[in-house]
Amino acid sequence: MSPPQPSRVDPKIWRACAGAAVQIPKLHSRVYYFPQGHMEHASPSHYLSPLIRSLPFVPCHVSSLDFLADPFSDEVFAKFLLTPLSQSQQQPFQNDNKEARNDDDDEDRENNGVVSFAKILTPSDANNGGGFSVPRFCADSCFPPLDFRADPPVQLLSVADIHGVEWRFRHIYRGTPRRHLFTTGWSKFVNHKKLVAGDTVVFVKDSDGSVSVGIRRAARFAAAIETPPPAEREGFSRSTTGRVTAEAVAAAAESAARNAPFEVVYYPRTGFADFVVSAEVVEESMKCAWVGGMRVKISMETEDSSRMTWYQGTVSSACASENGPWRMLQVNWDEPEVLQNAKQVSPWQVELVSPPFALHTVFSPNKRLRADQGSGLLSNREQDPFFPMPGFSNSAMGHMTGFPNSTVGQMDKPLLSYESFPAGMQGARHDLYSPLSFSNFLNDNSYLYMGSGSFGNNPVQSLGTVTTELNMSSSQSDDLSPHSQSSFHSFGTEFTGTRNCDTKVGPGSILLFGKIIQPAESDLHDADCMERDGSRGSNKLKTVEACYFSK
Amino acid sequence: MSPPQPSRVDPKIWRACAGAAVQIPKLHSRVYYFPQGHMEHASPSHYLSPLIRSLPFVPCHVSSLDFLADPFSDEVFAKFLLTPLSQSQQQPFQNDNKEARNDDDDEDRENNGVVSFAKILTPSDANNGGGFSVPRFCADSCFPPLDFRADPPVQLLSVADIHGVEWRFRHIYRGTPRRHLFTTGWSKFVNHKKLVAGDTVVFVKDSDGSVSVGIRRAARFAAAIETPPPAEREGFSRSTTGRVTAEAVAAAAESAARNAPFEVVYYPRTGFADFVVSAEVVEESMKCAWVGGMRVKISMETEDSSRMTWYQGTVSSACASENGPWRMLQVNWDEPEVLQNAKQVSPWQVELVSPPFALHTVFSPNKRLRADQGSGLLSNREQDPFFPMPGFSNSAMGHMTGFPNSTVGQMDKPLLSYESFPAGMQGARHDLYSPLSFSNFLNDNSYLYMGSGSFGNNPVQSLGTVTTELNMSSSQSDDLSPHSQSSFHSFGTEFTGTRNCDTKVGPGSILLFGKIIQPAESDLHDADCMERDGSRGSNKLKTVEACYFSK
DNA sequence: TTGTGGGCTCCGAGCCGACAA
DNA sequence: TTGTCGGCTCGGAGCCCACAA
Repeated sequence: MSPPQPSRVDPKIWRACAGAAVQIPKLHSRVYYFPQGHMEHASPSHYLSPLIRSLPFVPCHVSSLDFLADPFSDEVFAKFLLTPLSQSQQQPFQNDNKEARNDDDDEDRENNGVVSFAKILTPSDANNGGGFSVPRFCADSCFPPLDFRADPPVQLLSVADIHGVEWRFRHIYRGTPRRHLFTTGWSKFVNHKKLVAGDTVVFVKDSDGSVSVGIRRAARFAAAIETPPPAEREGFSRSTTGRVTAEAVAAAAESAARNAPFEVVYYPRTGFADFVVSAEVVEESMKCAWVGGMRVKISMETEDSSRMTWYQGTVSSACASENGPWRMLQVNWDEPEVLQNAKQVSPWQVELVSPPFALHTVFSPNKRLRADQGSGLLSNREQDPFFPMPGFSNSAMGHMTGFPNSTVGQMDKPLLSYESFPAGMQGARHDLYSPLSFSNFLNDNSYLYMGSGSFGNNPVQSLGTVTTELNMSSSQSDDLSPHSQSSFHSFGTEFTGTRNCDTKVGPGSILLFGKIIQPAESDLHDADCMERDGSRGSNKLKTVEACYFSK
Repeated sequence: MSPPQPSRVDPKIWRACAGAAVQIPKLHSRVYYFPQGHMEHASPSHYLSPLIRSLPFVPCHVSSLDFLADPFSDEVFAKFLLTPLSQSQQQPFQNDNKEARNDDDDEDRENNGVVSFAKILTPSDANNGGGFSVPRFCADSCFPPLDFRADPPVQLLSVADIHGVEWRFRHIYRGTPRRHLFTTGWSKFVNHKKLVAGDTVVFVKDSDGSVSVGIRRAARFAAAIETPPPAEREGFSRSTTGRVTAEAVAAAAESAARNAPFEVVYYPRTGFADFVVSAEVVEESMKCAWVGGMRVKISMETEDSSRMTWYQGTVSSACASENGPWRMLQVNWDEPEVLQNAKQVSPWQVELVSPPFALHTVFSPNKRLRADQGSGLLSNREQDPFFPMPGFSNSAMGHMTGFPNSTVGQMDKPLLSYESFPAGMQGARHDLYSPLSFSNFLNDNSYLYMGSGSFGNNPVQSLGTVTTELNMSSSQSDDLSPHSQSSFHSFGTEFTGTRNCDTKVGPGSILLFGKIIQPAESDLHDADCMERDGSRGSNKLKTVEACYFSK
């Protein structure tokens, strides 16, 4: 039946199933491992042993990396073999960039031609004996075109799950008004995979036209369907914890403390931060002098996973206590209800929106850009009140530390309209990150002073803004769904990306979620063209890659 | 759901599920462990490592004994902890008898009041959506009586599986002609337990009237539905091997060689011989001078597990080569087609029918007694052509060894009508059983000479023939199924048992399958009586016990 | 565009007696 | 006595459109 061993998964498919928000460092790249972040995947109580407390971060080399899928739940996960790096092995900053650029080439090749679409199952989708409402865009972009001369148009789709097992779905276009549906075969799939409303299915079309389906389980049922491992896995755990045990984390930390290679398993989960992060990304973010009052934004997947949305907030505290940089930023989000799990974030998760004194700019939370607000599409750059003002962005970094009192007051305080800083910001010390200190790891110059002066030392091409290629699917095209009510469908990664802390922004700088991207004006109708070259597709990943290389 | 750990099972229920042919030595008793026999359960190729070859048998003490059930297949199995015995710990023969007699008391108490019935599932029984044809005798003996005034008589039976999980079956008595059926609930059971035609269900009524159901899986599908242990046991192995691994056998043998305690797991399987055998049983059988030409019989369960049948054959070779006593007898069975797996047997599996010169007696294979040939019931003793002739049986044992040439020729050869002995009988040596030799283990006297002289040394009461109590179920009784076509139903253990090698036959001497029993004439109609004392029942086990104590 | 509800169909699970071995 | 067959029923799986968000 289904394989008892985790399946090895094509990285293209894996990335589509994990979601675009997941950034997996490259094999043989340099990373930071955060034991605390690891523990968050294991223990909801976040209990930190003294050992883990003494290891706020561990510089490592990714010695092996497997993209795997759970044989029971179909969920994807990654297995890293991390080798702690001694100081002598730590590469200079520039080398990283070179590596990263190569990796980008790799990644582009990996994702070339892959189109994916994720849908959260509705109760109707998950009903026993029911069918599946295929979103029009999913059908148009991921499935072979129907013959709309037939009445009704219908085809038998063969779709491979993450293990390569084929499932057959009857894909029909019917009803009034017409819509795409899966009928025969769908219920069998739902039952066999034990899908419930709230779970997500991800359809992936590879460059050869073959279609795969992945699954992301909803985390809502936590400890409900718990089963004792390892035997008898008729059911599987829906818990967000449990796959990663506190013991495994302790073992990893213990090895890390001995500078011995260790294995970590990472299950992508919305709401959980990556705990193995590209060294460049971390170091980049740590060059910034994080202080309270800064306006930051964080990118999140939209509910349907097809786009990214920015949410904004204000840093209330940049106090790291003894935890190192992990979740050192406390942020009051403008919409706290949608960011329950992100009250404390790590610097590399967010981007600075504007220097503190830019808070004077008129800001209405209601005007926060959402990609699904189509009106913002054509002129995001002009409409974005947080678009960087070049002179400010550099001067904001001319300060020494992210720690309060001694530095915050001098320039920022007078400019801030906030009356008070949280008490937690008081009393942080400069020797916080021992024994493994970021200031040891980076050269002091780049760590402490990243003003405009550092820009000239950076050999990497400056690329302040990257233009996103926007693909529009035309409903008038015969090979797509006819009778579309709206002529345009926007998709891809749409947001305003700015990098205020550092002017060094280039192809190698995958920051946050790798999207330092700004949509430009575009209304091309190139469905025919896409059809010809076989990519057709316009999924988010492809869009991102095309962006880098069309530049 | 179902427990992932093996369930501990009531020994009464366990024995009923394992079948009466299975003899499990008692806790704290002395046994022989046969690594070769163990290996037969693991590897069909019967490959024997040099270590195992060097250990033809290991005298052990049963230090712990668990009666367990597989959580997935419901099959019962036993787990022994065996402690190898040094020579100084080996008990004299007489003590064993005393222990054995006590054990018999225990066993009788354990099985008191337990009634069981086994049925091999027909295709109709195992059909999805179908019901279960309850044999009349099963309904009458194992289930609470129906109210036959109702039309139709019907009840809801609550039946516990081997793990204690309750299953509910609608038990109805209907159809023309009337018969007992399970309808509602049966199909669910079949599907959940993945029963197929050929599997056996065993219904067990305990003394308190509660009903249990056990399962014996057919072995026919061997390597078909193989699943890789230990994870993902939606299916389970129907292989006869696989539960016991060659590695486990090697580990046991390795411990045994070091005189260290070791664990063995035993799955009862028809066609596979027990490899942990009561020391007394083994030693008893080894006192005989086994030679080719001897007529032997072996007891087998009838297909429906409700009775035992004797099959006869002629020893063609008694050469043990270097394997010790394990399967040292090569037997040409009169009906080889029904005894495929028993061409080579161990001495304790068979009983001598007559001394070699008794072959002159007129013998027709067609007259072999079968318990289901009712005509043999009333006068087995007189009709049995192989009934022992006391004078002969003792004199047959006045010979020194079971090994050929030097001894065989003297008395036996002239009396045998067989022209030739297999070549394998040549060349066996007396020092065969080193380092652990039976002749070391037993005192030389009892081993080499077991003529009539040894009888007087035996303190145990002589009991040459034991009478079986025969229970007859009367169909006229109102509380049983009405309208029975035949007035009598015979059941219980019906055969002729003789012990020719040794006159010492007593309550403690459970030989072969523990049935040294001879049916006597009986036609009692005691259904009412049985009903009153609550035992009602007359299952095979109870019959055997009653036999011992009615004497 | 797509989620949900209700109606309808159809298949198979499940119960039955007839019949025969 | 009991295994199997075919008929029948009934419930639910599964497909459809209407309607509404």
